[in-house]
Amino acid sequence: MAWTNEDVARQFAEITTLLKLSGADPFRVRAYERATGAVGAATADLSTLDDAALAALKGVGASTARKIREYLDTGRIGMLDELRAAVPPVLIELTRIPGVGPKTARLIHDALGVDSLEGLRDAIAAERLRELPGLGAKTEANLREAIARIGAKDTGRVPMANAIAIAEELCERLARLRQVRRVTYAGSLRRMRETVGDVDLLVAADDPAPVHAALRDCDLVTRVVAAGEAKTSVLTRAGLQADLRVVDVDAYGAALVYFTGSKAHNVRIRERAVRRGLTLNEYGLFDRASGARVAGRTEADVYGALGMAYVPPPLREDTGEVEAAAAGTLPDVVTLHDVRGDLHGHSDWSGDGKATLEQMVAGAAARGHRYWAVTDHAEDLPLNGLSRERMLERRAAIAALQNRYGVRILEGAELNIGADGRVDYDTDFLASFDFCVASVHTLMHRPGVDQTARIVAAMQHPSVTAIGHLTGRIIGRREPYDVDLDAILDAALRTGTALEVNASPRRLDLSGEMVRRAVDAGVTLTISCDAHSVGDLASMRYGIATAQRGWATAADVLNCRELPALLDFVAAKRA
DNA sequence: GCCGTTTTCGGCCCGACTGTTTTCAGTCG
Repeated sequence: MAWTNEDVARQFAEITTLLKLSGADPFRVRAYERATGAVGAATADLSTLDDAALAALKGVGASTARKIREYLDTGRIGMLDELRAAVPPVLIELTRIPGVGPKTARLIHDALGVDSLEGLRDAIAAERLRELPGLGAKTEANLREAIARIGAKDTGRVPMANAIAIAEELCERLARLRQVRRVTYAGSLRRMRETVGDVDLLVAADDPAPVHAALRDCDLVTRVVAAGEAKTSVLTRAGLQADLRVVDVDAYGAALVYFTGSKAHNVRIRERAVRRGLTLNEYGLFDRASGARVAGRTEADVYGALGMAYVPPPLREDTGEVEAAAAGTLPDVVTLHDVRGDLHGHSDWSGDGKATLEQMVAGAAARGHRYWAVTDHAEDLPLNGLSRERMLERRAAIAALQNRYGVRILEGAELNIGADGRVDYDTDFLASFDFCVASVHTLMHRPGVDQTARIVAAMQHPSVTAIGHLTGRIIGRREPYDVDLDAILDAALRTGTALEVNASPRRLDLSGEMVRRAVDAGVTLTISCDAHSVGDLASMRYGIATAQRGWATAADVLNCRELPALLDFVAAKRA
């Protein structure tokens, strides 16, 4: 039922972690790291592949293929069991402390007999760490603070939506400095991962010192973690770490590539540089022989000089984009510019909408949309849903507004998928809507088999044109429900139903990984804001980035089509 | 452990910062 690839990837991630802790050859560790990524990124179900096909995956060789097979056959990997037995579990806990890596963790454990976080705290209090080679009083103090911070609040990854506000505020502050020529955020935030661990800021400036000083002194900053000539790390009020790099404007593009990552992507393109007699770092792309800078001012220059197509940031995850960009086969992924409308949004006709229909329509028009579907909640949703009578009243309100803003208002509804897959109203009434999206709003904890069955049943309905927020997840707060994506994709193709990429930064549902599988399967997508306020209409960029992470092109996206083609899609399903 | 527009063996990305050291190891990204 579950997607086994993630399961397998988890096993290899654990092997990688344990290998690191057991002091294995770093290159071997890297090989496992890469294999973990390859397994996680595979779009075909591993359990359907034979040994040769497994080993054909980039980063997977004979040895890894054997271990995958072993896991699929027996549910275990002997090597992992051995590693678990050999590596004390406390080492994993210790390396979660910033500043403690494998070597230090191993040293503390072996020399002092520390077997828990509390044990480390005691050892620090007894000033025993300073007895160890390479450690001193300063390290003790740093670790004491780091442990306190871990205990104080969760310092883990935060939803992208929370981080982007801080990042944009910090960028704005830095942009005000007269020395600053360019400023942006980079890192996983620029790649639009759904959660981020820190904020990476990049500045091009003639004189770096005042820029670093400005960040250190910024009132959003609570603590300076590291301060050098090229790099500053601080802790912000929100508890999120921010790293600043300042470079010369001629290195800005190379620094942006480096600082945007991902790490795995960077490793791949640096390897490519080496093979071409070049070396790539954050200061530029250099000829190894002459030392001359070949590129560096823009990202496009850097990729161009590496003989590759430009790779949009959301694709930089080492999931095949480097090879594709080199071969010229990277898809032309969808952009904000391709969007013609938005197919999921609410007004205050339904209880949870925060703006009037007219305000929402004006907002959609201001974004240049040709059409906007007002999909207020339907009658089966307690509190917020509209009865048939209210829907008819709303129909009149829509008609009155229809020609006022130059955007075609599509009369829509967000239907509720019932326990058995049935949706609101009756078939005839549903046929009178322009566009309906159907979503699960109740019974979210049902087993995957049932969840999948009810969604597939809803897809059979002729007026259900799209399925909204398929997994129901709220990033960092609510786990996705267990659905069989392969079965859903199959039903989507069979019934001519689209799957929504919900652009709300709290949802991003489908995820980028699921988008990629949907695109591979040939399923049509929608990218919609699920806006409940005028401001929410700006979320489209998050949905676009998520679709890009799944390698979707404009051709895959229903609301990148002009209105007649969109209406054809709706009609085709109803026929 | 993986991999090959010089290779089926011998390589494997690159640099900043800190704390401990007198030239570098560990950590991080």
